[in-house]
Amino acid sequence: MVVKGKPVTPKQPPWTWLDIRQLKYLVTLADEQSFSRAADRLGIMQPFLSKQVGLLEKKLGFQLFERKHRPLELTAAGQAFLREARLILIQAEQAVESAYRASQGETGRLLLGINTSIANSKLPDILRTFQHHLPDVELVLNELASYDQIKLLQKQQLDVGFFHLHSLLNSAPEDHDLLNSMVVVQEPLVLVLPERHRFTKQTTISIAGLANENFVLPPSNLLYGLRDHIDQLCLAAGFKPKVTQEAAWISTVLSLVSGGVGVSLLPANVKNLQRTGVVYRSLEGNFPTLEIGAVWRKDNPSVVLQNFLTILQNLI
Amino acid sequence: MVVKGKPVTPKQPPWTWLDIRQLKYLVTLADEQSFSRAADRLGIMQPFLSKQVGLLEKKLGFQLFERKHRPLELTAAGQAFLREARLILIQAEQAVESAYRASQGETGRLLLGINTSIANSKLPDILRTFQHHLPDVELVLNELASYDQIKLLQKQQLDVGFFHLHSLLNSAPEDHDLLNSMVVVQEPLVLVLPERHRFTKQTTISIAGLANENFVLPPSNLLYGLRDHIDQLCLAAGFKPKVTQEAAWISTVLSLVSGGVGVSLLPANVKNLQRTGVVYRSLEGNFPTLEIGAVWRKDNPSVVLQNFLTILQNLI
DNA sequence: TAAAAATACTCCATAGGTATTTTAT
DNA sequence: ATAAAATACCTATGGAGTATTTTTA
Repeated sequence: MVVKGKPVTPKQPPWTWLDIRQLKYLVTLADEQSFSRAADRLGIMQPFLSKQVGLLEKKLGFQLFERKHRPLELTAAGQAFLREARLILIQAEQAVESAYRASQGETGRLLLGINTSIANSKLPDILRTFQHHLPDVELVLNELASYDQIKLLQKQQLDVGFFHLHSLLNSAPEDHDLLNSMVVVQEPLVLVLPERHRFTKQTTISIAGLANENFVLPPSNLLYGLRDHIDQLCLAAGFKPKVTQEAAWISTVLSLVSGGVGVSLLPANVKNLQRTGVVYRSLEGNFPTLEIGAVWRKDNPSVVLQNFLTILQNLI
Repeated sequence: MVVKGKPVTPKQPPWTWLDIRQLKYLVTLADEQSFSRAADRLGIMQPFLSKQVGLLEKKLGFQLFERKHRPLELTAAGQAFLREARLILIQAEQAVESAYRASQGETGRLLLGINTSIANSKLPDILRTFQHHLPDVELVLNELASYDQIKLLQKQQLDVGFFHLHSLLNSAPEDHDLLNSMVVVQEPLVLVLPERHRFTKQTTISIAGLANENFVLPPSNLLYGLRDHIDQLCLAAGFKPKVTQEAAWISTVLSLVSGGVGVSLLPANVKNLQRTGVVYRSLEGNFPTLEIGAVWRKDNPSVVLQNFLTILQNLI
């Protein structure tokens, strides 16, 4: 009758005894078809190779080579085992290689939080440069408000946040021990005027001169703390801005200014939006600019992150 | 600058030091997220597990786990390595399993030589039974003349040949030491007569009685040595058959007999061919029949072959 | 008979254990 | 303070060598 069923030998799982070195011995031996030559190529002695292959066969419970036959020949079991052994050796190479690359931060993923400001300015450059240096790192972009980015950084669910650094000032003081930051783009504020406003005759206007103007501004919970920033600037100049109208979208703000409802203070990049009926003027003096920065946890051990920051630093 | 390029450590191939046991340790540790629990599950002591994982990390040249942190957490490199380690362990299981099955002759291939006689009689049964017992063995069928089958058996390019065993008698005597055989089907010869032949009145006819008949027979190089077999039978009965006509195809032979050219001796399976104008009669006595058998090399170590022969034996 | 594989025996590195100290919650 | 990981140290198995015998072409 044909024997069917499981091994007679109490089958311990192979990892208790299977030895990668022995697999290599087997493969080399199969390639060379000679114990002496194989031992030579492996840099070991022939008797030791004999013993090791013998031990492997003993542990397996069946012959891998047809003894009593030269040149050496594999049994059917040997052929099957050889195929698998080759795969294991390749897999072993790959395991080390791929882990090594991960340890060098050459592979893996990085979770980035972004906002529209950075997306429209430096981000394309950053991404291009990074992917050129580390093509196998996956960058996952997420457009998020500053507040959410800080939350996720705390929870270690974000590697780098890009937002107006001003938001950090409002966050809890313990965050300053936890987070590091790097300025990526600096953006001055510009004064936005209706085209027939009296200030349009001047090239620069001082903040203090705006004390009696009506303002059109975004509400404080939007645009990455811009509103808070403006409030602080005005306060430093000795007045509280009189806001006649709030508007959530930049384009709405511009429309209202164009219609003469008031003046506004916006990040310089709005100048890219050509809008009839509004005029842009710089502010006098060395006012603190809006700073968009990269923010990360000090204790984030990710090597990919380190690589990212290094590249970022070299870029700005 | 970002470090790119190959490892600093002189990168010996992993098989010189990578250890499957350590891979299992790593995987278990990652699963349990605790040295103590993992050591427990592995049936080893916790200090030893610590040491082994430490050694693995040392050999790799980078950390697999974030130390200074409980519960235990993998580094990016650790995660990459873990993925591959799992694959290696699975592969190891498969290697042993698949080689084991091959060693039991449950997988592999068997090269069979066949002829039309066996193909039309027992072969379907044999194949069905075999594939039921050993579904993962591939049977490769090749329709070949006896002569070619013997040649291929000698060259070890065929595992089992099916042909009229008579062919073996003509082959070199050293083959008898080399080959074993087993009768699979026995086929008597039948006398084929024109329907108005005088012998049709008898139910059996003796060979000797055919001494003066004209014969229509296949030429000696065809039909698996049938002609030689007949010659020998007649010689034993004291005469040499008078062949008036040779014909290579069975159907031609029958036509000629039907037309009264002569009588013929053919394997009994021709009775399946309903042919008007011919009558079949048995031969008297216990004449050696045509035997179709399985033939194989005595020294063929294939376990699949052993299984095949066992099944064959139980079938007939 | 000559070349190659298997066996015998030796040595020391390390697998795997126990006892203890250090570290992180 | 306590549980868990790391370190130190011990023993015995087996990895890797040399010398010799056995086997196959």
